[in-house]
Amino acid sequence: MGCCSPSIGLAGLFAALADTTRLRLLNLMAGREVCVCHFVEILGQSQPKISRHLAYLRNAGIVAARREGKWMHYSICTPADASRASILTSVLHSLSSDEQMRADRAKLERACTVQLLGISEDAHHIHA
Amino acid sequence: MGCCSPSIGLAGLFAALADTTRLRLLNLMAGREVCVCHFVEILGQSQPKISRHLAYLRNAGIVAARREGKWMHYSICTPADASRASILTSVLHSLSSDEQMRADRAKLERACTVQLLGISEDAHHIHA
DNA sequence: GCCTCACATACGCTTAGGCAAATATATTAT
DNA sequence: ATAATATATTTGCCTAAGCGTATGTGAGGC
Repeated sequence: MGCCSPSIGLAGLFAALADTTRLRLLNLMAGREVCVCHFVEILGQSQPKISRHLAYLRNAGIVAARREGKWMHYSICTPADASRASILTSVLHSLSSDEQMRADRAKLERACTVQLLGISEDAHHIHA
Repeated sequence: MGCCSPSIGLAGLFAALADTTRLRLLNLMAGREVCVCHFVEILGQSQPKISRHLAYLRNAGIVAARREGKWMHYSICTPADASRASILTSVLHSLSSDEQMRADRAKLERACTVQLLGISEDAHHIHA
């Protein structure tokens, strides 16, 4: 077993995927670790809402959280079960053809670049 | 576009998959058309319950219904969108490694065989 | 026509889960 | 210790959707 909770039934996995906000979160986490503040910034939704959805994904064993100082980083944890991993891969691939999802990822790229370069006065924290 | 309804969002697709009964129905329909009475017989659950879940899948554009006399036959309708089709394929493949799902399919095989051979006095209808 | 079979839908009830707003917790800074 | 920041959880409310039971509908059979 990998990093995750005792895996939930397949139906539970799909319940976790059955929400647009959570799909947007997963899309942003595809292949990288993301800080909560970026989720909030990019989705433009309230911090408690983002946090609740992250908690849902965490309880479903789909993502893992890592603390780094004041910040929490989330990342997708690949299922040990191969067929589940395959489902998740298909899902992420399917997301990548959606316009809003592409826009979200573009925003994340930009946010990360700005942060690394320290260009903006809004780059108040560097946690990468 | 194929045989199905104007496709629902991805989140909607997952909502449709987020129920064990519906997953069992889809599993039985993998690669074949199935009559409602077989669903009822094999899952051992009430006819209205089966019917409600089939209606859910139908409204989500995942299955199509075909009437033949008194009987209704359901089958999976492959999504036009390639990435969705890929998701569905992964799902069905994942189901095939589940013990209950394998048992369900075995029961269906048996029910169909019995029906074709006309062995049982319970084979009161032949609709294949 | 009426009756029955196969299936679908409506009703009433209960629970899961979405939301916003408020509050709690953890970490760092002073 | 106090305060500020980043994130998590709780509370109250509302809707979606699960269930069983009862009823409606469409197709044959008589």
